[in-house]
Amino acid sequence: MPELPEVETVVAGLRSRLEGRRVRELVFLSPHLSRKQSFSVLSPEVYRGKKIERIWRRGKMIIFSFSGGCGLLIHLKMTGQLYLCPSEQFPDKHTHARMTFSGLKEELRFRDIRKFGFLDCLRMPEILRRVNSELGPEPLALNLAEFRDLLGRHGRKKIKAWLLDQKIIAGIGNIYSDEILFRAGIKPDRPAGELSLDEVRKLSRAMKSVLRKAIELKGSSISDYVDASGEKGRFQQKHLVYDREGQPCLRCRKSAIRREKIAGRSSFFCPSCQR
DNA sequence: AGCCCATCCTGTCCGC
DNA sequence: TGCGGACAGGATGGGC
Repeated sequence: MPELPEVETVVAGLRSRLEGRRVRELVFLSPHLSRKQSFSVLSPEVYRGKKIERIWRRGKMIIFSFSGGCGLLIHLKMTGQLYLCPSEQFPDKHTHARMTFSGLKEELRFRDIRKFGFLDCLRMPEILRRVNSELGPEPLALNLAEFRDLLGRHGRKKIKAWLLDQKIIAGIGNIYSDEILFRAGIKPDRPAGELSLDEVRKLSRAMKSVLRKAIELKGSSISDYVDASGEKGRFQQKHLVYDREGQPCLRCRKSAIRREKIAGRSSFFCPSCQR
């Protein structure tokens, strides 16, 4: 669910409601969020009375910084949700953490059906170290020369796997990689380093326009994605290939959309329009 | 270096 | 209506 545009939408909603707020308390409802990936070192007690200074996004990661130097590092993975809801609403069994605030009747909930996501309590330097070592550059901040250079540096990788690799470029997931490659007219299994200059240009443009448009439409709601205030996105109405196996291509109106496993993920493409 | 696969979880959907 | 298997927006680690 949550790729760069969805995470951006969630963060924008949280920022406007929560920046400057003082924490009343942070409570974990599940003993473990994710056995493998959680690396919390701080006790939830540390956050009591601290002020939220800033909330932002890096790739698909969400970062909260608080007064006193502590922070939260959050990843929604496949089914994670981060949203504000009335405190009196009873949390269900998939709600793993809640944070309440002084002078606010709503509280922040972290909910994740599959428990792949994490919400780690860490000091800011540790968060920044992790984010910078684990993530490549932001796709919307790359110019053409940098983008081209980056393609060349991992040139043997299939372009689909390249786009999905967070260490190379941060924030693109399975839906947007397919939508980007379709609009660029490039087959997902092409080696990244073998694209012509014209294709590199098309790919760069498609990447930015798809991400920007998706942010503008507040993300894609495939099954149950909702933003910080429970609103659905509308970019799913603009999907041209994702989950359209067997249906006619919306560009050539002739070929059927194909589905193949590439980079370990279902990949949708038009065999005529993408070369 | 890069690919495929299994794995962490729970829920849903589809075919029999 | 039940049951088993495949699959799902992510990411990692092992083996080849």
